[in-house]
This record gives sequence, structure tokens and C-alpha cells, in this order.
Amino acid sequence: MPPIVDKSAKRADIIEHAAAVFSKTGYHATKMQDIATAAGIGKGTIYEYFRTKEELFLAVYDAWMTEYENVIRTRTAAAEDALSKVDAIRDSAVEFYTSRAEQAPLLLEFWAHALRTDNPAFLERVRRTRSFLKNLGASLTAELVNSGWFTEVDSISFSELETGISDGIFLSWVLDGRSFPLDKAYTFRQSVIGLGLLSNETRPILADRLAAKLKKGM
Amino acid sequence: MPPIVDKSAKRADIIEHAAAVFSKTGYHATKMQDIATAAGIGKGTIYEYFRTKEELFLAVYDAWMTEYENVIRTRTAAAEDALSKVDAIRDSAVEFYTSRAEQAPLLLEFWAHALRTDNPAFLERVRRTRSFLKNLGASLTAELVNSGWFTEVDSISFSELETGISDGIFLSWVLDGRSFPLDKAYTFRQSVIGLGLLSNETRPILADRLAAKLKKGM
Amino acid sequence: MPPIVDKSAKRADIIEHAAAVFSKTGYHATKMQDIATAAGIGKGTIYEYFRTKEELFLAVYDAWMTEYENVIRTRTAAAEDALSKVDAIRDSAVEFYTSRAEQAPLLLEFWAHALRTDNPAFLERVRRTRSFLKNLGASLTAELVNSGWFTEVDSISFSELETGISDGIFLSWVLDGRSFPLDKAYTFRQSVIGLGLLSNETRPILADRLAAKLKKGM
Amino acid sequence: MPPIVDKSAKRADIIEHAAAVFSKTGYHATKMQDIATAAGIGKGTIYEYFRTKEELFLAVYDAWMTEYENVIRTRTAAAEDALSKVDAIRDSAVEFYTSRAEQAPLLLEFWAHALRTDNPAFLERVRRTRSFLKNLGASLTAELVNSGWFTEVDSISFSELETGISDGIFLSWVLDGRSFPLDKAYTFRQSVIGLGLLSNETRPILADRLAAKLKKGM
DNA sequence: GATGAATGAGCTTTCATTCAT
DNA sequence: AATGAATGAAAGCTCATTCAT
Repeated sequence: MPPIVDKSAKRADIIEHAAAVFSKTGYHATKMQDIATAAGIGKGTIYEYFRTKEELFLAVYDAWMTEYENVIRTRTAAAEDALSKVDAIRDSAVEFYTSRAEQAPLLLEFWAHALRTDNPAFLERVRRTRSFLKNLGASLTAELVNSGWFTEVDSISFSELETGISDGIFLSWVLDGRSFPLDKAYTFRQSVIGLGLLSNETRPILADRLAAKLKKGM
Repeated sequence: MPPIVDKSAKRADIIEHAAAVFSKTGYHATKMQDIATAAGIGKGTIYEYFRTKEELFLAVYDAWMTEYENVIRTRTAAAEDALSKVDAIRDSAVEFYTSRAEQAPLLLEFWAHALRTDNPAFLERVRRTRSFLKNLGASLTAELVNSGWFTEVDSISFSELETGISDGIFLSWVLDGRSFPLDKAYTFRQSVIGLGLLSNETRPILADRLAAKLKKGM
Repeated sequence: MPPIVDKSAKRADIIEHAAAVFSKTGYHATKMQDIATAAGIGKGTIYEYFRTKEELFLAVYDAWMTEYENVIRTRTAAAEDALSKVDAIRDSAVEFYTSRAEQAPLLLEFWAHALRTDNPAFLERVRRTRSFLKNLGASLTAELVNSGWFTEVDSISFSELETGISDGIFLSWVLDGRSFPLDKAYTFRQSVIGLGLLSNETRPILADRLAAKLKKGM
Repeated sequence: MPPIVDKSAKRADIIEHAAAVFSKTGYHATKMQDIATAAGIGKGTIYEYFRTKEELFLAVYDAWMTEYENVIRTRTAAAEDALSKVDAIRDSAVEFYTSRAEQAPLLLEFWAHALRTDNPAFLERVRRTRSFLKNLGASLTAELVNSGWFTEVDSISFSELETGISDGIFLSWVLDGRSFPLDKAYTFRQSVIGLGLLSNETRPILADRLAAKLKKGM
């Protein structure tokens, strides 16, 4: 038996394998033994790092969402202006989801589970990422309104809507068997929404380009 | 003299009670005995009408979606023009979901299950309603484009997007603990999207009103 | 599968087999499967009649003690006078324990368990039989005192002592590998105790006989 | 500089902590980790001193019984005559048990375990103390008979009986929730038994005093 | 000697499903 | 048609014990 690197590395390793097995088999159909086997460890070892199967499930989701948030943080920080930041968020979402296409159904399972379990940590974790996205969206919206790009819009409401829209496109994509390219859908949506929000000053600048995209579709 | 109930009435009765129990407890935590008890029948009797728990779950979803589709069919048939039909769809969705607020998480569970089970009937059923909605949306969109209300837009893509957006708002609503009024969210969304789609001819007519709604928020 | 006789008969049947398996293997080492196999039923069936292994254990003890009490009730009722009733109790105890020699260690396990479990029903059941025996003993003692056979003695204390002595002899018998005949031990004890309790009037009548028994031993 | 403790001191320390934890939680519910934590050492360290949990259990019992025997040896050696030695034994028992009231149920568990395990060392240890007590009792009885205090009695049988009685009183005391004072019970028993054993010569001397105690009860 | 991470045998309990009545 | 007693596969979790460091 090789010496253990360190506890948190092993924990991360278990999470990674659990993510793979959960993604493939689904939460309920996955047995702890499956995960142990995949991770090349004993069943009991998992319980040294996670108290229950449910806690491990939460850890998988947490790892995903933490990474997702970090990607967005990094990318938006690198972007110079508000419009670029919006694009950065869109690209982050598209890349995150497409690179995890096989794992996408697990997000649905997680949401469903969060709504059922007695453990409040699940919904809390779900809402944390949603808050992060909504706050980010609201501040960018406000910036776009203030800079004159957008017509006046309640930035909180709009960000709430946008967050829902993103999830909805993802949901459609998953339920429809990923029958359309996710990036095209996000871009198309951006054109529709953008066209609606342009101010009277900026509309002339972009309207034609966006209109062309609308005509073309996904 | 035993009450005469034809098989399909009893089947419907079981579905109704199953829906209630599933909604409250969730699919996995619900025991067949719970449903039998709720329906006031013997556990074995359920199996006279449904081969498995899973099939009963499907039947519950099917009943819901069939009713949902029928409501939309009836309402859109009663509406006179395309814009009214769009409103009819929106109202149907809002009413359907708000009147089933407690049952909403079950839809998530159903979707998650549909993506996992080997039984293709689940995804088929999910996609049937989605197709219905997308087709209806596409034809209404085409009508609005043709009539000059909307700028030119790929109606198939747009309808796909709109379907996703509806699901996404619903999803947000459920995950965020129904913290905002669903009808307001749907209306707000309609304003944003509508403003983006108006043609150059119709924009002057409605732009001010929609802009006011954007400003006001949900 | 033959038709079921009736629920309580089946329950009793499970108890009987559980008693046999518990006696042979001990409570902790016994698996529910062992009992099911012995009873010729499925493992799950046991759970139709008993909620937990612990509850089944209690049922076994309860059945034994109920029978024990009933034997004593029947025998003492049939005995004519107090002295005969005392003998009846002694004989009942000896016969009960010797006929269950193999099962005796289980009583120890039950007592130990009763002192550990959170379920108060265990100690309650233990104390119920003890109360029954102590009350019976106290009333017989009072009768023997009143009739002049015994010298004055606090009947409650004496009965408490006697109950303990009975258990103690049984305990010795079990721990020492049943190396002495239980009936002889009970008789010998009766002689010692009896000799101590005789009144000045009755001592002359029985002293010689009892003294002879003391000399002889077990 | 690490504290110097020789192996046997550390072994004794583990036994002491194990006794405390076993007493509180019971043998089966106690985890090796609990003992390690209580002793402030690592789980693996226990296995440097004891091969199994069972062996540690035996060691705890052995320590108790060895101490018990030593107390009796010391006290009886200090007593001048046979009657005083008898009192010394009684006092030792009462003090030993009352000072370990919380630990008493563990003795029952030990006995139960001894009757179940394949390891013969358990019953051997149990019987060793019992033999010690029986032999001591028999020789004291013989002395009391020879000196004329007691009427003729088979000292082996009587000592066997007395050992059982002691255990029985202890058992009653534990099972009845220590609802009576143990010392009073032992004294009361001594009066009853003593009155039965007095010889014709000594009876006049003590009978009145013992009779008074009988009347008074525990 | 001391440690605690790793292990997996083992066990209770659940519950969808069957089928004799 | 209706029932519910019977079933056993299944799985999460525990914990005594090992052994590399």
C-alpha cells in the first residue's frame, strides 16, 4: 500500500471518482461499492472521508459549482468591460456544460434531491451559486444601463430572469438529448435579449447585426 | 352492492392519489403501500392497473401533461389572434404551475428519472409535450412575423428558446423557494423578449409600455 | 405455499424457533437469517411480525416468563396449604429451569441486555415477573407467620431475599456448568432457610428432619 | 523526555479506562476507539497490549476479580476468628459492589459472554473466583461447625449455597434498580441463614438478637 | 513502541413485487 | 377483481483488526 499523499488530496480523489460514477449511473443506482471500486479503495475508506452517501453527493456538487464559480470569477476579472464580462459568463457556462455533457443529468438529480432531503445544506449550496450569478448579473446589468448601452431595466429582476433562462436552455438541451449546439443557443438567446434591451442610442449600432442573427436562428 | 366503477375510472383514481403521495414524499421515498393506503385500496390492487411503480410514476406525469396540453389547446383555440394566443399560453402555464406549487419538485424528479431509466417511454413523454409546445410556439411566431408584429426571426429556434425559458423560470421559481410571483416573472420576461422582437413598424406602438415594465421589474 | 393458519399462531411459531436459535447461538451471534431458516420462512416475514430483532428477543423472554408464571399460578392454586404452595413454587422453578437447561444462558443475556438497552420494556418485563414472585412469596410468608409455622419475619424483605436466592442458585448452577443437581440445591436451601424461620413451637417438630438434610448436603 | 512507563503500568492503565468505558456503554456497544480516546492513546496501541477486544474484556474482569479476592484475603487474614472472617467477607462484598454500582451490569454481561464464547479462559476465570470463595466458605463453615457454633452441616454444599445466595442478592439488587440497600440485604440474609445454622448450644445466645433482625427486615 | 488510515466481512432492515385465496 | 402475507435481493453503514510508517 503506497503512502497516502494527504487527506485532502485523497478526499478530492474520491470526489472525482464519485462524480464519474454518479454521472454514469445516477445517484440512486450508484452503490458505495461502485465508487470504492472506481477509486481503487475499500468501501469503508469512503466513510473515513464522508459520513454518508448523501454527503458525498453534496461534495461532488459543491466541487463542480465551486469550480464553475471560479472559472467565471477568473474570466470576468480578465474581461475589460461589461459587455466582455457578459460574454465571458456566457462562454464559461457553455464550456462548463458542454465539457460535462455526460454529467449534466446529475445536476437535475441534485436539484431534485435538494428539494426533497431534510438536509438544508443542499438547497443552501444550490442557492449560493445562484446568488453569486444573480449578483454578478445584476451589477453588470446596472453597469450596462448606466453606461447607456441598455435601456433602463430593473437589474435585479433582469438578472433573476437571465439566471433562469440560462438554466432553462441547459435544461432543454439535456432533455432534448442535446439535439442543438449549446453555444449557438446561448448566442441566439443573447441576440434576442440584447435586442430587447438596447437603448435608443445604441440600438442603431447593433440592431442590424442582432437582427441578422435572429433570422438565422441557432 | 359494490360500487360500479369501470376500470379506467379506478385507474384514474389511483393516479390521482399517487400524484398526491409522490408530490408530498417524492418518488423514491414513496412506498407502494402509502399510495394504496391513500387510495383506500389494497397494495396488490395497484398492480392490477400498473405493472410497476415506475409505470405508475409515468402515468402520473402523463396525466399532468395531458391535462396541461388540453388546457393550452382549449385556451388557444378560444383566443382570437396570435398575440392573444401567446397570452393564453402564458396564463395557462402560470396557472398550471401555481396551482400545483407543492407538486412542482416532482416534475424535476420526473425529468431526472427520465434521463436515467432504461425505459424510453419516459423521455418520449417528456419530449411529446415539449414538441407540442415548440410547434405551437413556432407557428405563432411565424404568424407574428408574417403579420408584421415581429421582426424576422427563425421561428423554430425562437420557439425552442422560449420553451427553454419557460422551464427555466419555473426551475428558478422552484429552486429559489418560490420567492417571487410566477406570473410577474412570466410577464416581465414577455416584456423583455417582446421588446427584442418587435418590428420597426410595431416598435413605436408598444415600446414605451414595455420599457415601463422593464423599469418596474417583477 | 400452504395457507396460513392465523397470525398469532405464526407469531408464536416464530418465537419458538427464535428461542431455539437464540438459545443455541446467543443473541448477538444470531442472525435474523438463521431464525428465518430455522422457521422455514423468509427473512422478511419475520419483520411482518416483529419490528426489530430486539423486539423478537423481548417476545421470546416474554413467552418464557409468561409460561413460567402460569405454571406457578396453576400449581400454587392446586396446592392446599401454604407449605404445599411453597413446595409447588420450588418444584415449578426446578422443572422450568432444568427442562430449559440449554436455554438458561439466554436468560443471563436477557438480563444483561435489559440493563443496557434504551427500550424500557425490557426491564419492565423483567421486573414484572420478579414482582409477581415477590408478592406471592410475601403473602405465603405472612401466612406461615400467622399460622405459627414461622417466627415473626418481615415478609416483604424475606420474599425479596428468597427471590434473590432462587436466582442466585440458578446463576451458580449455570456458571458452574450445571455441576450439581438443581433440585437438590433448592431442597437443601429450603432446609437451611426453613430451619432458620421455624417458630419456637414448630421447631421441635421439624428440626431433626431438617438437620439431617443439612448434614447430608446436596 | 517521554514519560517512562513500563509495559505493565500502561497495560493496567488501558484496563482501567476500558473498565470505565465498558461499564458505561456495555461490552457490545463499546468501540475500541472509545477506549483509546478515553485512555488518551491511539487505537492501534491497544493491540500492542491485548490481542482482541475480547481479551481486553477478560483482562478487565480479571483485574476486578483479582482485586476482589485480594481484598477478601487481606481482610479475612486480619480477622481473628471464624465469625469475624465471615463478617469480613460480607463487608468486602458489600463494599466491592456498592463502590462499583455503575459497573455492576458489566458483571452480568461478562457472565453471559463467558457462557457463549469459545474461549474457555472466560469460564475458567469466573470459576476461579467462585472456587476461591467456595473453598474459603467451606473451611470457615467447617470451623464454625467444629467449634460448636453451627450445627452439623455439609460445609461444601453450604458454601456452594452461600456463594449462590451472594450472587443472587447482587443480581436482585442490580435488576431491581438498586432499590434496596445492599448492606442491609446482606445482613438480613446473614440473620436468616445464621438462625438456621446455630447449634443447640449457641442458639440461646444469639436467637433473640437474630429474631429481632428478622422482624425488622431490610 | 505508537499510530491511525485502510479495510471488508457482516448484518439489519426495507420494500417492490408476487400469487394463493 | 381484490387482497395482503410472504419474500429475498439489495445496500448503506459499522467497527474490529491490520500494518506501513
